[in-house]
Amino acid sequence: MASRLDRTQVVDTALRLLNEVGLDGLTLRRIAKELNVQAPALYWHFKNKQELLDEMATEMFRRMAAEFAGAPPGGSDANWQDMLRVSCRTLRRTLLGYRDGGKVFSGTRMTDDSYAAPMDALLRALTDAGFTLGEAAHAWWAAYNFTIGLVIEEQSVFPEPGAPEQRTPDSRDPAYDLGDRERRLADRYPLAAAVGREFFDDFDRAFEGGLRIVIAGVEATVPRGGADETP
Amino acid sequence: MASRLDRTQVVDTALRLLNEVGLDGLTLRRIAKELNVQAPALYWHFKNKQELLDEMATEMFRRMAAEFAGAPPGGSDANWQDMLRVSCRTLRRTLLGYRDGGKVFSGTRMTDDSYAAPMDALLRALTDAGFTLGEAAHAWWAAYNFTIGLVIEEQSVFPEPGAPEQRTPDSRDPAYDLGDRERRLADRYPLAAAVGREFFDDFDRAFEGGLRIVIAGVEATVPRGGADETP
DNA sequence: CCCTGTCCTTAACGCTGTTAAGTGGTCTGT
DNA sequence: ACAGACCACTTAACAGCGTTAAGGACAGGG
Repeated sequence: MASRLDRTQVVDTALRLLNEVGLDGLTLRRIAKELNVQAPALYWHFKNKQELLDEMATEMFRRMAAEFAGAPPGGSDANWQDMLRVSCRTLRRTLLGYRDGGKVFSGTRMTDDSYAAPMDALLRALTDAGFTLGEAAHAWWAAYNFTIGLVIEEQSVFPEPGAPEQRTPDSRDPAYDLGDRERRLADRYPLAAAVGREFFDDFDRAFEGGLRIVIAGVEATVPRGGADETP
Repeated sequence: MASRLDRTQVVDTALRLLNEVGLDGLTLRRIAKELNVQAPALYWHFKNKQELLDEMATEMFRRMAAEFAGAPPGGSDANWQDMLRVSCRTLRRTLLGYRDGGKVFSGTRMTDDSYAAPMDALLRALTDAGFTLGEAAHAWWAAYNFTIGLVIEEQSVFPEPGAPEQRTPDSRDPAYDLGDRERRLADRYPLAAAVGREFFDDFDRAFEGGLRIVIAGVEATVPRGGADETP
């Protein structure tokens, strides 16, 4: 019977559905309906909902890794700076591609080791440049958590999935009324009032700015004679 | 009648209860029971559960701000590096003081402007050092999101609330079996295998390492003649 | 003394994740 | 060809969730 379910089919459907209904609307009954099946049928393939969510997060990462395979950031000319930059950019854009992608991703554990290969390549680039393994780990861990944290913030302002370029003015959550906030704070806290736009308006700029800071910070501790091409 | 509820009483109880039962266990019925009241009574004081969660996050921040008032990071001798460091450390330790504090905090909007005063002070320290307002905003935004992201990760490994020092070996979530992971990856991805400990063992070190990177990265863009005391 | 507004109770609704038990289809062994 | 086992699902149900509707106790003011 071709209509039999399997794990990957459920995960694919759940990921597609996530973009339509969001994490709160993603119920087992809704997923089952989409698969023309009753809700308890999912329990044959997954021990519980959390296991399905874990698998969804892992699949997100797997698709990201496939993107890497297409345009590898570990090409012959790649230095660790570019690899770090490309990794974080790809991570961000992948998570932004799914509604509530940041929350889904941050709360769950990977169910396989597909993350290990790209991570190993990145760490090798850093250790080859002269960093200790501990320094390399801290560098990636800092860049990674900054990226995840910012994406979670970004998706609570712009809940709709997709790249930042294709956002319209009304895709912003109306609860984030910047003008109101600014007027309220303007007289007593002029700086705090003014930065609202820096934080919640152009996430692309905020992300690139933060990424630049992190990479510059790693560079600041680079061992003598390690990396070439320091600008 | 002294037994009448008010908003702050509900928030206090909910925050105390959060540490016992966690975010998933924090139901309106459970909170109401703790207050010797029926669940719908809470709807007199809050429009819905999200509004209560928002207020809880805001109260966390308010208590943090009170801590700042006690030992102000904006003392006369304070440079922006110290202020950034102390702000992030306090933020982390405050959130770690509540079970699921990172998730509660990251998902919610502040309901008042108590965050504005410390933020304004921090931004002023940065602009006084010669940074533009945009640069200052990016610096804080990077440090902030790194901190939040790391805390969320940390609390999924160590769910129990409290400072890292008072953790016992069995306060780690047993699902994070580091030894297993390490053996699985050791032959094919030796670096990725080895860094598990850097990531999930000593979060204090990881946090301080990441914080050092961010601050060094901000320093790398400091305008000429700006900050003194560069180590 | 009644009336109005405040603050809470009781009852109920639709929904959730999850479990228990049963059922039809396919595959294997003889 | 038939029996039995196993797979993959259905139906039914449970406890608990956030939330709403309606009503009742109690206060303060005219």
